Amino acid sequence: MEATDLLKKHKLRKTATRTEVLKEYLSAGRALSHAELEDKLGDHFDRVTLYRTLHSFEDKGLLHKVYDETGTVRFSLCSDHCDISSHEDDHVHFHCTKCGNSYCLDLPIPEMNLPNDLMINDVYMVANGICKTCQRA
Amino acid sequence: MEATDLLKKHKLRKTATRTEVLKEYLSAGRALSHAELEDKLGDHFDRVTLYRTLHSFEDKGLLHKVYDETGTVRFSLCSDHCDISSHEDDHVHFHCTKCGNSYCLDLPIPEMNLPNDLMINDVYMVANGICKTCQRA
DNA sequence: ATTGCAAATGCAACTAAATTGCAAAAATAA
DNA sequence: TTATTTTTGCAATTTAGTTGCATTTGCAAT
Repeated sequence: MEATDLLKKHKLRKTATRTEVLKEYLSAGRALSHAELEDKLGDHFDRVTLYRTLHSFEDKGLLHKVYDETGTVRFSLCSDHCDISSHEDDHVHFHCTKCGNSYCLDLPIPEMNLPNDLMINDVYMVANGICKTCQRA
Repeated sequence: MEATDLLKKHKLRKTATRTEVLKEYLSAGRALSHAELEDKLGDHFDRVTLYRTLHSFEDKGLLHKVYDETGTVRFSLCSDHCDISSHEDDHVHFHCTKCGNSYCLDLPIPEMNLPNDLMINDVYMVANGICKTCQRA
């Protein structure tokens, strides 16, 4: 789906920042942090606006968080059926410890039995290793 | 095991900071961040020293990282068989999204088939939910 | 016990990451 | 076209983490 349509679908006003940010995520193929977004977009947008854009995209179900051992929080496009009421990003992530990039894998999180005195909402899973590109280098 | 013995076992010099920090982890029963450690220990130790203590503890296999969607990096005691050459903290973690506390669960990470073009070193897993204490509150 | 040396600490300064409040500007609905 | 609400940009602030260096300390060798 295109940037404009995605914004409309999630009831977000169409602004220059949002459109551009969304385009970056649509073409990135990997998770992007606030800092990486700033790099890609140059000085055209305010730092704070970018933070707020990411947060509203997450709230509305366009992006989901992708995090790793470095403490860097990145975001990645959600699947079609995420919205403001629920995120369903139940796939495994991959984090390359060499280049730092993170990717969503098309792989469901395995079932498991968790203690039933804990109210579990979702499970996050990330495999750490070396990506194809870094293996060659 | 006691703090002093743990330091010796991992070939770390015994200092006041290290002993006290280790005691906190031994009694905490949960993962602690740098900031939480500062709170617990008061002004007796230097901020920078605490950062360096945490890093050397991780290097030597006394502590392992525990991270979550907030980007806060915490640490938790390793099992006995971790050392400088390998961490084997292959258990599931729990993160309470209300109080922010994180815990190690005594639950192995389920097996799964990962793409074989990726060189996987370890898998990290965290269940997000509401802890017992917060459920009551 | 004393000494020598490597390792650890404390401090100051710095870099980076993230948030807040507010006034101005822009997007949508009426 | 206007009114209303949302978003933006800016300045300031807070929080987190790092670096370099001089001083101190732990510990092993003597």
